[in-house]
Amino acid sequence: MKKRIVKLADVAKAAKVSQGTASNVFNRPELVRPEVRERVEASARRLAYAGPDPKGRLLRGGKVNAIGIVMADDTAYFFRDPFARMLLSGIAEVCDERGAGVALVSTNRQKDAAWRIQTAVVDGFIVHCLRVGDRLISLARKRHLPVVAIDLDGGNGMSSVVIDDRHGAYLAARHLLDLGHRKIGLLSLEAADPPRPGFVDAERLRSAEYRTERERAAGYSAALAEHGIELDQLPIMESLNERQAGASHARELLAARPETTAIIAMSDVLALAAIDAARARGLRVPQDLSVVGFDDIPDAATADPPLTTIAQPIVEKGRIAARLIFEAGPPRTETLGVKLVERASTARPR
Amino acid sequence: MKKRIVKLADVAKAAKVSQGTASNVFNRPELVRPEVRERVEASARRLAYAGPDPKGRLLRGGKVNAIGIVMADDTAYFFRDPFARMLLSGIAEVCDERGAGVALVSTNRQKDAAWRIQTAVVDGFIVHCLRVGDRLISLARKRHLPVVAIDLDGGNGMSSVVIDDRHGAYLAARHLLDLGHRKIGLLSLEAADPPRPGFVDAERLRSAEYRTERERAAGYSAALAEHGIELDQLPIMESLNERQAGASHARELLAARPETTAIIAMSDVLALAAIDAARARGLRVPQDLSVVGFDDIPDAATADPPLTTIAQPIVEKGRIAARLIFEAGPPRTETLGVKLVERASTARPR
DNA sequence: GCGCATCGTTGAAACGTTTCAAAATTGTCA
DNA sequence: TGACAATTTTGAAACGTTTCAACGATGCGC
Repeated sequence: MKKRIVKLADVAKAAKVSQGTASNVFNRPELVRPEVRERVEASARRLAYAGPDPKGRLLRGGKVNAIGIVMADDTAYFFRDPFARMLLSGIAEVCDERGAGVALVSTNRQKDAAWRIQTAVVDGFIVHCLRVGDRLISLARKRHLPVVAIDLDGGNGMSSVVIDDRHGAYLAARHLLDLGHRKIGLLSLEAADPPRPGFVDAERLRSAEYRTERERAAGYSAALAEHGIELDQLPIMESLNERQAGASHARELLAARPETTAIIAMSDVLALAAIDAARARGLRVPQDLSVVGFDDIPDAATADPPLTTIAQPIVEKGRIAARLIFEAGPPRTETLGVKLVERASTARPR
Repeated sequence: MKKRIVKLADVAKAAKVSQGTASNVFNRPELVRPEVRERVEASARRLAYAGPDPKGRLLRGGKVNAIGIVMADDTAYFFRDPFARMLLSGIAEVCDERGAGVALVSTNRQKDAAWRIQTAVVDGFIVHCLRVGDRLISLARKRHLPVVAIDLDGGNGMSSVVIDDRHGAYLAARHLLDLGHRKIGLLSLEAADPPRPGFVDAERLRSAEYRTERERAAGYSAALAEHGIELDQLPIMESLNERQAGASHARELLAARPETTAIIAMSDVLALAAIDAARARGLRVPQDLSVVGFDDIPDAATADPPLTTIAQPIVEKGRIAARLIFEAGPPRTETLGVKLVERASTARPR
C-alpha cells in the first residue's frame, strides 16, 4: 500500500546499468553512449521517474544555488514596501546573472524566526533591518554561511553595505535650516526593539540599537549645532514605516506642535505620510509646511508635490550586497554616498 | 589542509553519546536528560558546530517547507510589476500562516529555466503566466509535486485559479459602447510565444496560446456584437506589459488611427501607458480619449485621472493558489469574479 | 527484594544522490 | 594481430541527518 518513490537506483536497475551511469545520463549525458543513454531514458519514462531529486543531490554536492533574504517583517512586506522592493530588485538582478535563486525568509513570528533561519536551504544570507537585533544575525552566522548585512554594522567577520547616513541626515537638516526653518519636527523610524511609537526623546535616537538612527541623530545634531540648536529641542515622533501609521503619527505631531514649519522624515514613506497629515489639517505643502524625506523611492518624484529628499542608491545597495555574498572575499563594509534632491515639498517658511 | 566540517557525529562522539541522542538535543531537547543535554551542547559549542545541516535533514525528512513561485520573467519582475506584487502578497500571507517559505524561480533565460525548475528545493509550485507555454509547466509537474497554475488552464490533474476573463472583457467593452464609443482601439497583452509587439489581427487573440487572451477576445466580441461590430474591425496593438513599452505602442496606435475615441487596455499598466501616450499627443483623458483598464491595481485609483477599470481580486487569487498547494486535495479550478469600477478615465465621446 | 511501568539512550538503517578511481570496452596504428 | 590510447562503465564510498525498535536504567508499589 505504501507508494514507494522511484529513485535513480530503480531506473538504473531497470535499464541494467550502474547507478553511476544512470546519474550521468541526467547530468552529463555527453559522457554516456547514445545507445545506453536512450535505454536509461526509456526506463525512466516507463517508471515515471521524477528526475534526480534535488534533496539527494544537495546532500552530496553542496551548493544549493540560492540565497536567503532575511527581513524583519512578514513576507508580504517584501512586496509592499517600496524600499524593500528596490533593494530586492538589485539583489535579484545579480542573482539572475549568477543563476542563483532567491528565497524569502520572513521573521515576523519571533517564535519560528530562529527555526526559519536555521533550516533555510540557502548558500548565504542577506539580512536587512532586523528589529530583533543581533540574535537572528548571530543565528545566521552560526551556520558558517556568508552573511551580508544591509544598513547594519558589519564588522566581526561580517560584510555589510551601508550608506553615509550621517551625511544624509546632515544634508536634510541643513537644507531646512538654510531655508530659514527653526520649528522643525522629526518623524523617525523605529529606533530599537521593542518599537515605541509616539513621542520619544533624542537620547533614544543617539543610543539607538540600529546604526541608521544613531548615525542620523549625529547628522541632524551637527547641522542643528551650526545654528545653535540641540536635537533635544525638536519634537521627535517615532513611527512604524507604513503610510497609514506614519500619517496618524504625523497628525499627532502637528497637533501637539502647531507652530511646526517643517518636518524631517526618516523615509520617503513617512514623508508622504506627513504630507497626507498636513493636508488633513488643511496645511499646504510647502507653503505652510516643508517636508523632506529620505531614500528617493520612485513615488517621491511623482508625488504631489514632488518630494525633496535625500537620495540613496537603493538598487545599487542590493546589487553590492549580492555580489559580496558571491564573491566571498574577506569581510568588508561598503559605504555608499547620498545626495540631496531638491523638489517641491520644501520652501522658505512664511 | 582540507577543512573538514564538523558534523553531528563529531559532536556526539565528543560528548560520548550516540548520534541519536545528539540529534535529539537539537530537535527534541525535552527528551534528553538536562545533564546530558548540557554536555552535548558544550561539545557543540567547543567544536563550533553549525547546527544540524538542513541538507541532511531534508534528505531524511522530506518536507522543505517552502513553495516555489514560477514566473515568466527575470526575478526583479516579481518586485517591479504591481500585479505580480499583489499576487505575491496574497501567496506570502498564506505561506506565513503555514510557516512556509517562498522561493522565487525566474525563468528569464530559457536555457537554465528548465534546470531551475528541476532543481528548485521546494514542496510545490505556483506558476503564473508562463510565456513558454506548457513546457516548463510539464517539467514542474514531472517532479510529482503539487502545482497550481494562475490564469492558465488547469485540468489534466492540475489545479488552477482564474478569473472570469470573458465577463470582464465584456464589461469593459460594453461600458465604452454604452457611453457611445464606436472607434475603439485595443491594447493587448502578449498573446502567444513568441510575442509579436505591434498591430496584430483578431485571430491571434481568438486562438491565443493563453487562456486570458482567448477568453477576453470572446468577451469583447460578445459586447461588440450587440452593436453589430466585429472584433476584426478594431485596431489591435500587442505590447509587452511595461509602462514604457506600452506607452510607445499606444502612441503608435493613436498615430495610425487618429479617429480613435477610446482604448481598451488589457491591464492597468497598459492603460496608464495609454494615458501617457494620449497626453504626449495633447489629448485629454477622458474628454478626447476614454481609457478603460483591467486589474485595478492600487495605482489605478490614484492615477490622474483615476482609472476606470475591471477589478479582479488579485491578492485573493494569490491566497487561493497558495491554499490549493497546501490543501493538496483533488485538482480543481477556482474561478473568481470581476466587476467594473467606474472612475474618471472614461466619458462620452465628443 | 521483585515485578512493572517509565524514562533515556543506543545502534543501525534509511534518505537519494554524485563522484572517482579502477576496470572494462572500444578504437587506432604499425 | 598486438600494443597502446581513448572512451565508457562500474562499484562503492561519501554526503549529514532523523527515526525507531530495542535495550538499560531508574523509580514505584507491595
